[in-house]
Amino acid sequence: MPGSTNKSIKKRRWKRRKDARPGEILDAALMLFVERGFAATKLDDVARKAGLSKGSVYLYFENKETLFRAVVREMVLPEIKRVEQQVDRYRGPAQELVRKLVYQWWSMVGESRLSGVPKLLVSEASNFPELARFFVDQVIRRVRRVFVRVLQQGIDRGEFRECDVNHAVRVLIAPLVFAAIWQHSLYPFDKDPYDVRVFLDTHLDTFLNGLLNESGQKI
Amino acid sequence: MPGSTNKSIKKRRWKRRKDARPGEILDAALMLFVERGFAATKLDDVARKAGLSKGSVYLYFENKETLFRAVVREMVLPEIKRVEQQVDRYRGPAQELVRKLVYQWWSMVGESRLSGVPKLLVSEASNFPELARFFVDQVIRRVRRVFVRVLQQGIDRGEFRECDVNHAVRVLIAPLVFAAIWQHSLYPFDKDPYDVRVFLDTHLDTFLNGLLNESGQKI
Amino acid sequence: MPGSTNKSIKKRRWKRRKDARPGEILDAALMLFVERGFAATKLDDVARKAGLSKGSVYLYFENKETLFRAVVREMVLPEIKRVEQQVDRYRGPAQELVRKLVYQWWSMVGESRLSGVPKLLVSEASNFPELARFFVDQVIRRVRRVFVRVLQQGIDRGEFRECDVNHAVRVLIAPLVFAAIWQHSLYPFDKDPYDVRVFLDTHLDTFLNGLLNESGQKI
Amino acid sequence: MPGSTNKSIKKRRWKRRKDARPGEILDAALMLFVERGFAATKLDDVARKAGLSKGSVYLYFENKETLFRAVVREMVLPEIKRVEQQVDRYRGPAQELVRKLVYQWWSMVGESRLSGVPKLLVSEASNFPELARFFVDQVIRRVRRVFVRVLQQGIDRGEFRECDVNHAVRVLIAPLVFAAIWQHSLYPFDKDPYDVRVFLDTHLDTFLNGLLNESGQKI
DNA sequence: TATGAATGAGACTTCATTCAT
DNA sequence: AATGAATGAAGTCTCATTCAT
Repeated sequence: MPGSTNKSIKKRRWKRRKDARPGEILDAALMLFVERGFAATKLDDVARKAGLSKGSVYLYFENKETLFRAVVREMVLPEIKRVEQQVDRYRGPAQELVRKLVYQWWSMVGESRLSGVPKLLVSEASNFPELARFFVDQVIRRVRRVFVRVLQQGIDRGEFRECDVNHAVRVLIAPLVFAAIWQHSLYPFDKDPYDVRVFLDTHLDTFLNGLLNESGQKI
Repeated sequence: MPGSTNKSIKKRRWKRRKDARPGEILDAALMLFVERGFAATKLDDVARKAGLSKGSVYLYFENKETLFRAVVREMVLPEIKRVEQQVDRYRGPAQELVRKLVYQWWSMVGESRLSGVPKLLVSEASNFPELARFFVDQVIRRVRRVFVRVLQQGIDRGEFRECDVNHAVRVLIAPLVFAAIWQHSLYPFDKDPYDVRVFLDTHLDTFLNGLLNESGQKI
Repeated sequence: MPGSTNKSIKKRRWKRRKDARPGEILDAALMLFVERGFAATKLDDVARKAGLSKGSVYLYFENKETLFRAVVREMVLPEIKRVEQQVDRYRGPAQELVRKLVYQWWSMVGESRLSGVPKLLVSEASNFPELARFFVDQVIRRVRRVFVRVLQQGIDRGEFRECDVNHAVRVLIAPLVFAAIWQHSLYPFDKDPYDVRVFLDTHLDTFLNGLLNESGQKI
Repeated sequence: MPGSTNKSIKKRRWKRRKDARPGEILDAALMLFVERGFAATKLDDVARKAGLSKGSVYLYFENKETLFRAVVREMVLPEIKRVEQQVDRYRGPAQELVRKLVYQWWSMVGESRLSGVPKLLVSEASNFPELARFFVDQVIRRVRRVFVRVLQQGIDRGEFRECDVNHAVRVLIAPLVFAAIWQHSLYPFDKDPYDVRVFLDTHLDTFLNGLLNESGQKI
């Protein structure tokens, strides 16, 4: 029977790294929750992926739901704050600024482990309403506010034409979020050529170009 | 024990045609799968929502997975064909055509019960890879092809400027899919004002405007 | 491997006796809870003893605690009412009445499956405070009241001497309850000769004799 | 994570003598076992109550069962011997002696921490048969023997009337044991007035009075 | 066909026990 | 001697699936 003789090979059972654990568990949990969803993720798998045993997860998190909420809250909040700080420093022409914000958002979110969070929350929104609310309020709407400010500046300066800023910002952001969701869901099954950078560039080109004032010069 | 004597009071059950059943089950299943995801949806709830008993579902579908696949395939395919047929008939300026296609797509998909499917597939992609493949191939890529044709026409006619059509079409479509996903996930938790129509209009305005040739006249 | 070939011998899996089930489960549960206590009783054992499978218990009882409470409440209440009714009919000399009540109580409780309940409640009192309260109020104190009435009659008639009736009734009842507890706990381990009837007789003899008025004639 | 920095604030731990530990553990265990039963008592709670950590319990006791047996054996035996010694010294009229024995038993058992043991053994008898046997043999039957001797003396002297001494002694003891069990189980839930002393007095009064010879003078 | 009682595999969770520190 | 992080066996509970009626 396989697995009967590896007793001696087994790595030490006790690692005693209490402070490192929670983070490792959160990481493992995030990956699996994103990939499979809450219900389809077994705590056993999370544990194994985090390098410990089933029962140990309960030393750090009360139960599966608590772990799930922690994954969302504790992974997201610190990052979103980091992003906001960066953003506040920027100055310059609105077009330029939008481009930079988008690129930066992508490099901080789209290419980090956080990229899975949008998919996760979209999937579990109705199963975890209070998390959905948290995410919309603390992430989506905050990101919107940042971009709204920039768009409004552009309009005020005469760079952009008048428009419904609230919906324009949604149009601006939608492809960002979509790209993150896509990455973690259907991208692997898509045979058409795709490059996120080109996608974002194309989006920025058309969006910014389309928003320019009549007399506005292209960038 | 409860439920022993209220049999006669129960709303009459036998008015339905037998062959209508699978459709009703698919409808009920679609709604619940979209709302809760595959794993979190109980077959019992599907049955109750469809107006029959748990065991009866097995008269029509081999098991839960089969039902899930049927939901996706049998709800999606007929509709996608309908959309394609409509689309092939259109003729006229590319700008006009794009607008009409988008509006039509939204009225046929975004406002129908199909609108939940994108969210469903995004959520379950990695749990049902072959369904994901099916959806990407049979829906996403076909929709893309339709729009690619139109965009290319616009470029050939000199309406639109040269660009990477493959990515442009993704930029064009992304907000559509995003709107559908949003509707079924985080929309209920968003306190900012939002109107899909305005969203799509804004998207079309900026996108088309941004794609116009230097000399291109606005529409 | 044992147990691999008995598949064909297996009794029919579906018995469909929904209305008989709850009672059978309560019976099985009572026996095991009395014998082992709440925590040490496995639902699996209860199920097997009741002749069904683990999961089926949950068709009738929400969970283990609910089952436990049901065992106590639904087994005890009907019986205690039956006892009270019987008691109210008696008339005659107090001595006689006490004897008859004790004998009757024993034959209705001590020799029935209810005999285990006192042990059960003594054991689980602090784990199920509200059940303990229920039992004390609905059983113990009601039994006390019956006997208090009789003792008081005896005193009023001059049969018994004056005494603290409240404590006298406890002295009268204690050996009854004790006998029931004993039966289900240490009796099997006691090598000294013991006969409940003789025990009760001896108790009645000394107790009644000890309670007689100076001039009271023995019975 | 909680509990990482409050190490220094924790109440000083090292003031206790090493050899006092087992006794403290036994005390803590006794209290919890009596209150909750064996299965429902967590070793962690015992440890905390004894002022040490979970793992340390295993330095003194092989496992939970061993601890349980130790609680019963090592708490009970020394006490029971002490009682027996006291008893052997008494001389005088049987009535007097019975009274004194009962009072003494109560003050040595009923009012000590040992008072919980009868409840404990009644509850766990069938889960720990050999402990039950031990308790019956080493405690119950020894106590019986003491009282049997006294009752027999009383009969031989003509104080008491002839009777089945074996059952009489059970009648004499039952309320004692019952009082101890009651104290640790249903007493807290009983709203009727109750005083153990009065209870025991009433018992002694009726019992002794009931046992007197025809010509026997009351005490 | 339709039902829903019955089943049992499988997931979550607890806690006695171990052992590196 | 003491700790408490780590383990995993075992128990509770859920729910997809079966099948007698």
